[in-house]
Amino acid sequence: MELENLTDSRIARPRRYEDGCGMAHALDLLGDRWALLVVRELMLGPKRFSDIRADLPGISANTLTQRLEELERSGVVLRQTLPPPASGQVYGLTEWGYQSKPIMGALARWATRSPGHDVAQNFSPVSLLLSFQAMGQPGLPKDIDATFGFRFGRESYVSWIRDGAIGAERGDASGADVIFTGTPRAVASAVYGGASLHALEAEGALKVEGDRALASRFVTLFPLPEKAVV
Amino acid sequence: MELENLTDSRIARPRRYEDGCGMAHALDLLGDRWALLVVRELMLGPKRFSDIRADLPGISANTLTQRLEELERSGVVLRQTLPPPASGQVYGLTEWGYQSKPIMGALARWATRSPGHDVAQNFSPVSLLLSFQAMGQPGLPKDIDATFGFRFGRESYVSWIRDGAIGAERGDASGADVIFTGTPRAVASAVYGGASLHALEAEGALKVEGDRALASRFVTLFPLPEKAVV
DNA sequence: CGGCATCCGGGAAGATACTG
DNA sequence: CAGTATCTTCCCGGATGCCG
Repeated sequence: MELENLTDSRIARPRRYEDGCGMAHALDLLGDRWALLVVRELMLGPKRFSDIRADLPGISANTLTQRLEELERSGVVLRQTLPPPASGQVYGLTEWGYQSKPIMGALARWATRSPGHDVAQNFSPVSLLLSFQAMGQPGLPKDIDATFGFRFGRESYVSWIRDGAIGAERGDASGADVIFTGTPRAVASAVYGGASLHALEAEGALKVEGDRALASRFVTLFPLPEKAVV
Repeated sequence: MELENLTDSRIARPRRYEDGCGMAHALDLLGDRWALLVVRELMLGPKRFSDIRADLPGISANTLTQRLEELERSGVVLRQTLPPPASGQVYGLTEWGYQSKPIMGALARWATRSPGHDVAQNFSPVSLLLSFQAMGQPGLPKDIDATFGFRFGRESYVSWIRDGAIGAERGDASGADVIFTGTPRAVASAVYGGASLHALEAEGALKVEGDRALASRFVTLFPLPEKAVV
């Protein structure tokens, strides 16, 4: 009796859309609630279950477990067991999963043109760094060659701009030409909301170290695309 | 009492993800079940309610109504009332909605690399034509300059290849250099499944008119990307 | 034909609590 | 820390019926 209700992880979930189109298959892979945001959180390197959960406010442990299982089964996510002493598990993207990055960037860029998009929301650390890469398309000034560090609570990230392109990864912020310390939201309010760095520092929302002129220029590098006229 | 449960269409649906990231907003716009496929169906020109529904087997009238409402409210879809004698309404994409096309193409291309993707499924007429545009990226042979007509039941489409690029729209197939008549699935089995045109014609699944050599070449132009190794 | 309103059943998501 | 168990709620799909 109970066996009929058994959901066996070895049995692939049935297709949701009977459709050979690649877009429909993309929805089978990433169309579940939260799935795309889980992938986003792994885009700058593997993370632990709790860290993903912490950066995705609103997701339940239950749902995150399920999404990670499905993404692993479909070959987008890879579960890795860390060697001691840092024992535990982390989830990362497969090579193929990682290749969705520019597409997601383009999608994000498209969506910011929505009249309903409000940039004064929360950003996760990863989503902020990714947004720089998305909004830095198609080109940044070629005369910049510098590194930028970000310290958000326990997580820290480094981004570099060179030859008109921008990269980013999780890592040590020390030694960067500019270091921002605060919340992703505070940085976003400077970059996207036009808030002044001085004001943010005055109210204690942000700390800026290093080359201040470079910092002031950094926040102007990522103009949002124009809103769509509807 | 009942008023508390009233869902007023004038009140915007609350954000589902409290997240300023563009990708999260994209999910607010297109993340609902079927939403992306509805947009896909409009990508080659406006369609009527029933025609959308007919090409999305499995969607309920109820859900389609709701998706169209939401997409219209968010500025992706535009509802137009046709003048007599063709009275009735059609749904089309806004300029901004239409601009998601290359992104969706890239997403579809990415998804076909999935080990779980099976091309031997149903295609809607629109999804087939769009798949040609997606798989024809980044380039087609520059020595082709021709038009291709497709007749799928009542709907017919025209596609043209020139200067290494491919375009498509709903329209009259007459006068094209090659005309395919049959089901989208039959054409897909030739283009993506390696089925021979002769065999398909022999079993009555497809009719090919016009330049047969060109038709034979056409079906080789859209190789699927390699499967991802996982 | 082109929808919209309503009720029903199933399943996925959320909240909370609990376990190794 | 990394999940599981349970309960509740909400969304989706199917069917039906109404209306212009």
